[in-house]
Amino acid sequence: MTINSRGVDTKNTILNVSLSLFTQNGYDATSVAEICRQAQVSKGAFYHHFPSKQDLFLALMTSWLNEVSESFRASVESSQNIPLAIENIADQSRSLYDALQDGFPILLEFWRQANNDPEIWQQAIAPYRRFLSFFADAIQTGIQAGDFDESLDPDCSARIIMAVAMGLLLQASFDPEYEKWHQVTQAGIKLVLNSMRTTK
Amino acid sequence: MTINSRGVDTKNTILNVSLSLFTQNGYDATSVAEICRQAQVSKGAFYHHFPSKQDLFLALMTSWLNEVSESFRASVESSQNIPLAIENIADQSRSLYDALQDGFPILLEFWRQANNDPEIWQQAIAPYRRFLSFFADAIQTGIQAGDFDESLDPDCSARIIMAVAMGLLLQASFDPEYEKWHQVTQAGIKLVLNSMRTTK
DNA sequence: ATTAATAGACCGACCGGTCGGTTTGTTTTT
DNA sequence: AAAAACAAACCGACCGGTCGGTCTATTAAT
Repeated sequence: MTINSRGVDTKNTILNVSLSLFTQNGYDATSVAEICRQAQVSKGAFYHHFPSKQDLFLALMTSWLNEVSESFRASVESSQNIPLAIENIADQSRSLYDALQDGFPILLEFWRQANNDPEIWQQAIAPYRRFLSFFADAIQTGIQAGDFDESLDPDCSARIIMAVAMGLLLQASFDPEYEKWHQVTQAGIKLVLNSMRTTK
Repeated sequence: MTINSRGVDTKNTILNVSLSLFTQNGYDATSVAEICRQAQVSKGAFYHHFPSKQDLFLALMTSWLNEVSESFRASVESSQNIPLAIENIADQSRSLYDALQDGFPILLEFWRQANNDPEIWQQAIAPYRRFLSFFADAIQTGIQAGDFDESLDPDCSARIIMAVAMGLLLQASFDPEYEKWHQVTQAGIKLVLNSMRTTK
């Protein structure tokens, strides 16, 4: 174990533990002391790797955002057409629901913090808008390919699709015992896509 | 000041101030001391009217839940058919969006706390399920009236409709500068209802 | 090969301050 | 006078963050 990997290990442990704790108890209710305890690391080590608690949170958020972004892009590239790609993305929600047993999905904790902390908001609004235009662009492509009705507003539709996904995730976080969230998500997306399809 | 002697006024002031503060900064970040300061009331008065901070939160939540519940019921009774009633409810979202300038919608703060505090969860899950079966019953009625396709799953559809509303509210809380959230909500609900309608 | 020097990783006691909640006593209403 | 309503000082626990110093692995000098 070189000097470098020692530090990297500690940092990753802190990242993993804090992700789990933020998910379980939320940002405010998670103390740095508790993170250190579970990561079996001293407070000094913590502040050696992260300037502040908020900075750690930001690191988690941008990392998660990048993962999701990459996963979306991969879905579109591996699908034959846009409607299928969107269904594909909805299908990936299964992993989100599986991780839900641990508590409030971390996405929503990001969301909540972004509403209260201007600095976090600033780092979150840009990726959010990227997601929006990602879907809007996809829908635009779908329209040109004849898969969607040409009278469709891509931006508006993108927000609706994101709403279905997030709204169901929100409900699933609250009522995780219900087992069919994944099916409901697929049904919901199909319902929306159905109305978006060309009527001709 | 006759019927409502001092006590009731004080209690209402605390209720109003705390609602505003919870909305602006969230539950954890709002201290009892700050509530008392803005309500121009001492801590003694606070704890005279509420056993605990959590209890105050619970009072706000159940009150809000009852208001919404009543508003939904009124919408159904004043509408000619179920699809129109649902559009009507969606139309009421305007007031939610208007109140959004103040911060994170209190609904979502309720939601979040319910995920971390078992006692709050217990008090929130029952109303949530009432909302679900409210919509499910409404859809069932709509099916029997011939407004919706008979192959529709009422429970699943109810969750999807709630998802659209909540998902858009979530986005609107994050990006309040966008002005068309209300229109997008109407469009989204219509999109879903359109797919639910009888194809015959 | 041994030693000295260096730098990043890490420790844990400690700081000022805030938290939710309690206690004690005073004012107001009935 | 009794009870309800309120004020304000106070409590212990805990918060995020700091700081002086130690440990350990690598590099440079001998």
